[in-house]
Amino acid sequence: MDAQTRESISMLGSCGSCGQCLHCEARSRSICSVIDPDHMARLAQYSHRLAVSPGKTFIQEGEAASDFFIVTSGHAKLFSLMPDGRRQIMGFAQAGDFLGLASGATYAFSAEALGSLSLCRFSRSGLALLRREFPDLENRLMEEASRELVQAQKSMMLLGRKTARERLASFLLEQHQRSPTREIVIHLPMSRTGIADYLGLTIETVSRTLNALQREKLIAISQVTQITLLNLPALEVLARGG
Amino acid sequence: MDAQTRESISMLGSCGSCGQCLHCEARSRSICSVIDPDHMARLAQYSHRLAVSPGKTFIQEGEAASDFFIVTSGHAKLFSLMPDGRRQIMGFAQAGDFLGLASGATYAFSAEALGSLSLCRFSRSGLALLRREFPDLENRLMEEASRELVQAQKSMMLLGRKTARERLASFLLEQHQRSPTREIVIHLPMSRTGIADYLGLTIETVSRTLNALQREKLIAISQVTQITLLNLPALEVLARGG
DNA sequence: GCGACGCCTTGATCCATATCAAAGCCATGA
DNA sequence: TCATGGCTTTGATATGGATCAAGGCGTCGC
Repeated sequence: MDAQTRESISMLGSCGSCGQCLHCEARSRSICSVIDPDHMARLAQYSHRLAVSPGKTFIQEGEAASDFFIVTSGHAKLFSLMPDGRRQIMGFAQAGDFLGLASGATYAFSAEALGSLSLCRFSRSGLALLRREFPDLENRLMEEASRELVQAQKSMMLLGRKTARERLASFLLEQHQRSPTREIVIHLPMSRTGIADYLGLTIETVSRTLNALQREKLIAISQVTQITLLNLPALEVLARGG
Repeated sequence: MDAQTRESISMLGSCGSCGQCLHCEARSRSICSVIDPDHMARLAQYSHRLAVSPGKTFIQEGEAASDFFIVTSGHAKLFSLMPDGRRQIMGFAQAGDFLGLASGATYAFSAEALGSLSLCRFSRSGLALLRREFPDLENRLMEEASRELVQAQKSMMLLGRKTARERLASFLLEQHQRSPTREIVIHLPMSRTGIADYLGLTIETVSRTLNALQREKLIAISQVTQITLLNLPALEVLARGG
């Protein structure tokens, strides 16, 4: 984004009176939920909406970590690359998720839009001011960090010790639990490559393993990105490893 | 620990005037470093020293997360177990490290002393009071959480995508970077089993790979727990994967 | 000093998953 | 409608690390 574009987005976003934050579709699920609706204008003053087109990288690992983001709609993948191109996806973000905690002076990961995505951006200094003004934010941010750490530890167990079948079962249940509706039919916003890079596997193993689970009647693959969980208890046993 | 023991430790630890915190050997490396030395008595009022004998588990995954800990001396391993006994070590804690962020209502990991260990314990409510009284703690805790998240993401890359050689090189460099002296001779507080469970490998692979690195003159194994890094640049290239 | 126990190393073999290769299967646009 | 290109699936083969199986080597107690 060039300076001029950034500025114009910034100015549009700064209109605190237009209800940007008050009518934000992700508010109830994000850290902003701790702020009283009366103070939404204040919040809007320090935050700026932006749209990200599909496939665009909006956080680059190693760059100065100047901003935090909240996903307002769509999905993003958070990942890191090795020099030879090996990729590990650390997580998928969806509406309400806070991005940027895993950073010191620079971002520790890259982030790319899966499909079209909209974000809310906070500068580091803006968030610092908001934290001072709304102390409840501190607690909410610590909760957010704790949740992410717990999730990261689960991923470490998955990547270090689980078999391919166990990884896929864990992944499907995680998608199921994160969906707002909790239906047994889950829609996957990522490709097989995304699943493989998240689970530390290859796309072939992901494909074969999903088909094996289907043959065993644990799931049904209605479309490539749509899977029905036919036997939740069995998947849970598999995911936790017995 | 029974209620009576807890109480007696508590009362001993509560003697704010005895200089417990002021003379704490881990203070400069821990979150307590943000608090002015004048206020050490206040800090000591909410914290309690305890000694843990070698091999003892002092945090149990799944139990109510009622306390936070700071390691004051010695080392601990933080890990999680699968029902069939597969173990993943999430990290090793040393003096100054803060334990307990990766928890919701219950601890997400178990922690066990490697050798003898001393800790400082804060109750959840005690820390909450201290956070209110010393707002700098908020920032320091967020930094701590960020550092842990960055480290967790590095572990995910290691476990998901690195080869055994790359994992060992990464591990040795991490131990090197965390040692206060930064000498090229590193002392490992954990056994081969500990290394294996941290790197998602078996003890046999750890042993073979370390010996291979020794044959290639990247390291020298002087004793089982003492390794000299002979070629740091080559190890760094290996660790990052080319 | 000596036996025993607990790591650690080394060797042989196996196997889960990667890699290599070739079709399928859509969706898209001419 | 048909060609194109990008996923995804499926099959054949290879391999890094696991597993199985001995030994080795300190350390500790007696």
